[in-house]
Amino acid sequence: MVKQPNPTRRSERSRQAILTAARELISEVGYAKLTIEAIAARAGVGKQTIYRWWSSKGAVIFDAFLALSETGPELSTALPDTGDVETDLKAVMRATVAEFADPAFEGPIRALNTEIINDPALAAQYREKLADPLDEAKKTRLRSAQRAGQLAADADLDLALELLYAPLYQRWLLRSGPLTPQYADTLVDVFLKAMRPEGRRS
Amino acid sequence: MVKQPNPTRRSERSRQAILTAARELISEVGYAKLTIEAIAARAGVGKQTIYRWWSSKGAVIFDAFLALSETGPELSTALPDTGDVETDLKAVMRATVAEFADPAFEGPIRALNTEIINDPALAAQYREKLADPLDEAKKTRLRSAQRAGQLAADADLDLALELLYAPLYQRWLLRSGPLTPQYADTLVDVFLKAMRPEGRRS
Amino acid sequence: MVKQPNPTRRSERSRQAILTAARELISEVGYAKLTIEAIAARAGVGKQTIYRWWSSKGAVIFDAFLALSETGPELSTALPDTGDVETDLKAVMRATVAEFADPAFEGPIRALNTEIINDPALAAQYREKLADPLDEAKKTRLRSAQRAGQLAADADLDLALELLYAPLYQRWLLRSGPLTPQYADTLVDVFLKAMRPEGRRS
Amino acid sequence: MVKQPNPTRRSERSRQAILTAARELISEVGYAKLTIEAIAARAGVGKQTIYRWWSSKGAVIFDAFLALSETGPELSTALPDTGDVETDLKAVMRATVAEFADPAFEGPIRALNTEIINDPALAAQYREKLADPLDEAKKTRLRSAQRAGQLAADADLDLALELLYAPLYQRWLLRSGPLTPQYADTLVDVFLKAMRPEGRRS
DNA sequence: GGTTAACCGAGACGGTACGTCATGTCTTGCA
DNA sequence: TGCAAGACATGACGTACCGTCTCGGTTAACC
Repeated sequence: MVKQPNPTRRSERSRQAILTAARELISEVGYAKLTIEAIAARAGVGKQTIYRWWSSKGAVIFDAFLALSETGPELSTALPDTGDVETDLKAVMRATVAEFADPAFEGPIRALNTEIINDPALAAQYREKLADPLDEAKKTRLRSAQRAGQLAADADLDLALELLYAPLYQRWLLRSGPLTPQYADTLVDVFLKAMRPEGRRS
Repeated sequence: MVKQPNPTRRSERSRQAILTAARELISEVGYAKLTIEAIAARAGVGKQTIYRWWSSKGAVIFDAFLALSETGPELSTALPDTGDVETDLKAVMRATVAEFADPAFEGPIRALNTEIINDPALAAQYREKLADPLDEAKKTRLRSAQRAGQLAADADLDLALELLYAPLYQRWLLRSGPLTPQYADTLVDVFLKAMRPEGRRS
Repeated sequence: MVKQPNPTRRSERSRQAILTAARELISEVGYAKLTIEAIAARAGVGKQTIYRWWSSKGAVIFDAFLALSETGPELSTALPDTGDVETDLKAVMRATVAEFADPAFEGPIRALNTEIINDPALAAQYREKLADPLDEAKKTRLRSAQRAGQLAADADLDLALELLYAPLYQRWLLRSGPLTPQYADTLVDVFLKAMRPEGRRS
Repeated sequence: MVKQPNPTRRSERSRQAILTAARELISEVGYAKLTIEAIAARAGVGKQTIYRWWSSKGAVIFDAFLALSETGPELSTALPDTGDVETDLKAVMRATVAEFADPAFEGPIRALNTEIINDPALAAQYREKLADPLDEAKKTRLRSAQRAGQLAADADLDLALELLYAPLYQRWLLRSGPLTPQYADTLVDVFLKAMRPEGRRS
């Protein structure tokens, strides 16, 4: 039987120090050179404390990212709904473009993706804790658009989100093209053309 | 001045052995556990021979992948052109889905992506040597469709490819959903709806 | 500031295993082919554990030799004193000749000398920890002989020891001649002739 | 059958360059860090040219030292013979002390000794080519002293040389004491006392 | 005087060992 | 008992040299 640590004894101070140190180091030295030892040293923590509470480096990175998101407004806040889906989506997509350009985010997100690509378990956790809640907020806005007759009523919303976000995400991840506000707008235009109700013109 | 090895003296036998060993090991043990030492041992080669000709582990993986592609028919062969773009694209997308499901490809592609995400230089090389030629073949087929009036004449073909492939690629990379032939068909349907000429119905 | 390991945490088990392995390997493969890796492997120890506590291969060899001497009786035991310095010195010199002929000693002593020749710091340590205590024991016997009127009262005892031992040592080190009990006796004879009190005949 | 190189084709220019480079490098970086590659690079010579003509690093060092001695006057010149052996020996011993203090000699001699200690074959070659001729010259002077009645007629001259030189050599090799002209004189005094004819006083 | 075999500088090769770094486990002593 | 500290066995890193092996280019002896 594997010995499990007792979570009630867990030091919150150490936990925060570790996650903060992890974030800082990812930004400073990049994912490839990120080490458990450096995190422990920076956090003023014993290595064992990291190994006790996280199962892998990916898990630490994941939690570091999760903690970042929890403090932010994203997870809780719904998308804007002015009644015009085009306006709202363009605003959201432009915001996403801006976020990807933020150097403070770049390191951690790339690190997280690197881990997710090679770790199915982490990928599942990522979907459940991070991606799905965010996606649900977006789907809520799209359902509103469906009710308003701005989107096909029978549209597959998972596919819709992929259509909208995957090109943007891919450009950023593989650096295969520039991320500009215009590009965000164009994606929304194409998306709406693909998803508009039949018999309707933009 | 950095000393450069003389390429004319390079052992082709060693080069092939290294690339083959790299491919085999990625499939067998995965990217995370791939080591230069193991590649050298498997290839029956000194470590220095790897370090002499490749600047990083990513560069080896890239070349291993490149060599694989060069032997295959992909780079040289154009896409099918039956006259019906929908038929042709669905065939191509289904083939892509099948390729992603091939366990022999899975390891190397994930490894390559892992390196590319964190190495801009490698990403550029990847675009130039691998992605761009493949994209050009696809664009050729799309231009044919434009001439046939099946696609908007003013469509941005880079965007078109992203629209078509990015959702598929993202699902595979992040394991965010199942990759089925039906999904391939659906992507083509949505793509054609978004890209069809104005005033036209599918 | 250089980080210093904490000696109180040192594993005595590892220390002994390393020194023993070093001695064994010197005897088996000789000094020239002695490697840190082989010592670590033989001792069942990580290389870092060697590098943590010893600054050079020579330092390990020195300690291995020192540990050997500490367990033996040599350092603590005084020379025999029968009252006749000739008898006593011949016994000691013959014992030294026998010791040099012991194949178990040959390897380590040659290795130690090799390091000492090229490393002044090690040479100083050697004098302080090994040579000086042994020399002192010998000088004690010579002082006794001086009191007994068998040796010149004003003889330089450092020089005396050199006169007695250096020829023997040199023959062994450079293999410039045979080491026999007769040779030992002859050296004592010559030594006593050179060092006897003035006005006295042997 | 092992292929033997043809000595008539040997490049004298390369041979000299190698020996010179070896000497320089020993003085500059010391014996421990002396490498064949560095010698070849310094000499502007292919590594194979060294391996073709010398069987080991020790052999190169030996030849480098030998070449040095051949250019000097030592091997050919006999010792001075003023008729007074004490005067002559003190002059020779003082010269030896001075030589050992010459930094240009220090490196190569230590290197040579290091190799000789661990390589019996090289030791034999050293005796034959270098030590024996030098010793013979010294013995010639001692024989002259015997004829003059300044030394015991039945003295063992090999032992005599050891008595005279081994203490000096040992002090230098192991750095066990200072090498001064006074020390040289003292050694000669003691030597003469040990070796003088019976019934005689200095 | 043309041929040809050997040496030459150069340096790639398969290896071994280096000394360093990070891993994940374990132990010690403090709070 | 959780923790900071850090020693430990393990093993990969990237580098330095080893001694062997081609590769062209002289170079010198022999036809």
